[in-house]
Amino acid sequence: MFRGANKVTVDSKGRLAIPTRYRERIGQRSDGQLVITVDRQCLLIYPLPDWEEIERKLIRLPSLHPQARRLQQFMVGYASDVTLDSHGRVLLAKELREFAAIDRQALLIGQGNKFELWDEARWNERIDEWLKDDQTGESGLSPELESLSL
Amino acid sequence: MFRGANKVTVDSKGRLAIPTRYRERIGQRSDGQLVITVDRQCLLIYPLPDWEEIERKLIRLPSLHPQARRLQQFMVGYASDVTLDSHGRVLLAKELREFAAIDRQALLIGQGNKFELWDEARWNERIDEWLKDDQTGESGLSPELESLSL
DNA sequence: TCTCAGAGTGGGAAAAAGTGGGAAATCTAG
DNA sequence: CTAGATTTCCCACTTTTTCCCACTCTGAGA
Repeated sequence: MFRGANKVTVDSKGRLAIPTRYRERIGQRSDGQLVITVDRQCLLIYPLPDWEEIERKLIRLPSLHPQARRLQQFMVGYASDVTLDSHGRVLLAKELREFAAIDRQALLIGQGNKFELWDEARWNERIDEWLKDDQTGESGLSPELESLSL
Repeated sequence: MFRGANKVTVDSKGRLAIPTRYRERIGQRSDGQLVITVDRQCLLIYPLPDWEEIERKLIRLPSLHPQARRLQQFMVGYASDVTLDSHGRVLLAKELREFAAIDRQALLIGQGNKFELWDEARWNERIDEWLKDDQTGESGLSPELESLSL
């Protein structure tokens, strides 16, 4: 499982260094091959085998359902294969960087089988939102959350 | 069970000494391995096995529920593995320190299977809030709380 | 009161990771 | 086919991390 948040920088050539503690796992799982695609506000980074599974699921979705179609279009459409270079870096295609508004400072967030990559400013906005939302209505939680004991 | 409050200091390198009375237990439970993550205003510190259980619960939550998704995103996203060094210290990642606004003086609060780590100033604000709240409306408690006998 | 032990704290040096840039290779367009 | 642009690969420098050592402080016991 990937977990943890790392500040990372994207250099002028669009390269992103994957923190070393993840590299061994990535090497084992997919021989350094990753797939990067878009989410609504950020980028998603999967080891190749995990991505392939996601892709199969996406393709099986009903093609006439507009939301499903859109999800397919974006996620499969933007998906790009990358390989770690000799220093454990990957190259982010310009289209992906533009989509997620990532120019230099970014946050790499471990999320189980994948990573999310956020522009730093956008991520901070998201934190603010979280803190604000929870302060106002403490009620309105779903039963699943109400009963969660951490 | 962990209990009790300790003043602790975080040094300039971000290291935090775990009070000795907890070390033996941590050594037994998880061979010195802990996971540190964020809560809304503080950090949470779990022995690795306890964290893994929490993580499983989090992952099972419905992914399309926005609040659940956010909880996953933040708790798993910030969770970082640490190991006690030869002097019983752990390293707090910069991202975590920034999130919880911890720079030097902090409070380590035992909470059963985990610890909470608070910035000292924030903790004091929280105490003030608690005292004030209790003075005003004693009502508005949920049935579970109403019937609690301490 | 002095000393010793255990705990806490700080810092230095070696190693590792991150960063930037240049040269070679490849591609594209004229 | 050639000139320019872009991509890829590799090298070198800088910063961060990690590991270890040493000092201080406090409390207990002689």
